[in-house]
Amino acid sequence: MQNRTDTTRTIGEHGIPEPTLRRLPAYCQVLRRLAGRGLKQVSCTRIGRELGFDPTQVRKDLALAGAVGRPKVGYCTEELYRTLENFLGWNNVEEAVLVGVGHLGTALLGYTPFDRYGVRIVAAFDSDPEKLGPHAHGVQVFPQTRLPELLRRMKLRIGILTVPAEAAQSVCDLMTANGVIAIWNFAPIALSVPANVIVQNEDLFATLGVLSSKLAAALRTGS
Amino acid sequence: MQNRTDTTRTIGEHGIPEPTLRRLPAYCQVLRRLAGRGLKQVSCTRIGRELGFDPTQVRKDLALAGAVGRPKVGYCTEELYRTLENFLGWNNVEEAVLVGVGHLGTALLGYTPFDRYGVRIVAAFDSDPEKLGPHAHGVQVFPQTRLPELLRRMKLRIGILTVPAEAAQSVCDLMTANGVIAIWNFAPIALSVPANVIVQNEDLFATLGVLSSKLAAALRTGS
DNA sequence: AGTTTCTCGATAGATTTTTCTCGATAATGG
DNA sequence: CCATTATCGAGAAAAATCTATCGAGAAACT
Repeated sequence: MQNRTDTTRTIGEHGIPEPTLRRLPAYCQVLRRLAGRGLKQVSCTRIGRELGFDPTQVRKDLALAGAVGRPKVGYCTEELYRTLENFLGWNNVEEAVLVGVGHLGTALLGYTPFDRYGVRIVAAFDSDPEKLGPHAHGVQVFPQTRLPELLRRMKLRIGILTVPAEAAQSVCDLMTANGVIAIWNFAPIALSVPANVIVQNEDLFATLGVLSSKLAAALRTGS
Repeated sequence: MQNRTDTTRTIGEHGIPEPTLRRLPAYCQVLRRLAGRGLKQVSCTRIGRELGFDPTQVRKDLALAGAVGRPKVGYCTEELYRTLENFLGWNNVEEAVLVGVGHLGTALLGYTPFDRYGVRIVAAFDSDPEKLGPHAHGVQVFPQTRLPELLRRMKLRIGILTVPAEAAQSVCDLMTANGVIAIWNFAPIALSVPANVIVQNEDLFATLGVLSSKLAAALRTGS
């Protein structure tokens, strides 16, 4: 419902609602924190209190991810964490490619702890010769012409798309033609992809929009 | 519904649904692009096609933001863009402070075009003395002890919170006690704030979670 | 001038998502 | 050993969100 593709059926559709999937990473982070504090058992109430979510909602989300708890006790913290991590596929890190070393791409390259979230960026590409060479964080930036070759050779399956919207579709096509089956798209545009490719759109400014519109409204009304 | 606070009523609640607010930034970006291509008039159908959204949904969103169109013609691209920009408060840039110059904070500091989105980071803070000094992108990193003083002096109203979850509430308290009324919170934890403060939580890994869980599911099922 | 086509705006319907309620279960404290 | 309390799990109710339909207006074409 979020991504329009040119296909009738979408891949990767385990019947789990998207809002639930979006919350799972937050649960993981909370669990890691609580486990670090030595908490052996944890309840939905507790998790909900940490994040400001309804306990029932937490319970349902966890159930959908395959977690089972015990009445009165809750869940074993460690076990629950591993269940979620496994469900998200974050237990074995996938190598990924990033295309578009602009402001956003650079920021992402600089964000090293991605491998805690199932992804490691192993190569970057840009069409601007100025950007080429080794990046600050040990990732090499290659010319975009070499994208197909290296995608094939390294057998990368995840692509991170941080190019301008105008270039997004063509880069996307290059990716899917060379083995990429999951695309994290930061460009504000709908991508057309083959039926077996998963696209997830990200808009970094979505929440900033919410914040600033509320602030603007508050400033208009109040002081 | 997203942020639990210790108050009964939340500030900044113009009755507009949150999903709509989250989409407005994307519309802005599309409009900027289309305007750049010289498109004078634009329809909901067109915008929807660009982003993969339902035209009716686009129309409803735009109407809520106060835009009015004309049958058969659509909207004047420039005017619509200004309407949205104004609604989001992105026409006059607010100065903001960032606390927590870790991986994420550094990445955000490096992302300069924030001022196109209504925000300019003018000062950063960290509790680690190692991090102090001028940052690569011209923003000074101050010791956290000076946060209250500088917040007051510079009259900053937006705070960006990129500290670990453990420290989030105390930094948040410092912010709100010194004039901050809007907080963009990247820590996976619910913040308690006074009634007149707006909190917006951001989870960067939410969509990555969706992507990787779908990928993991597809890999389990398919090849 | 009339017909066609495209689009907005509003309303109604369908779907999804969240929240509530209840019974069952297991630990704790008297 | 029984009462109490906290919790899960499941199903129902409520709320929010998305999608479809329809009429009216306005441009373009015949």
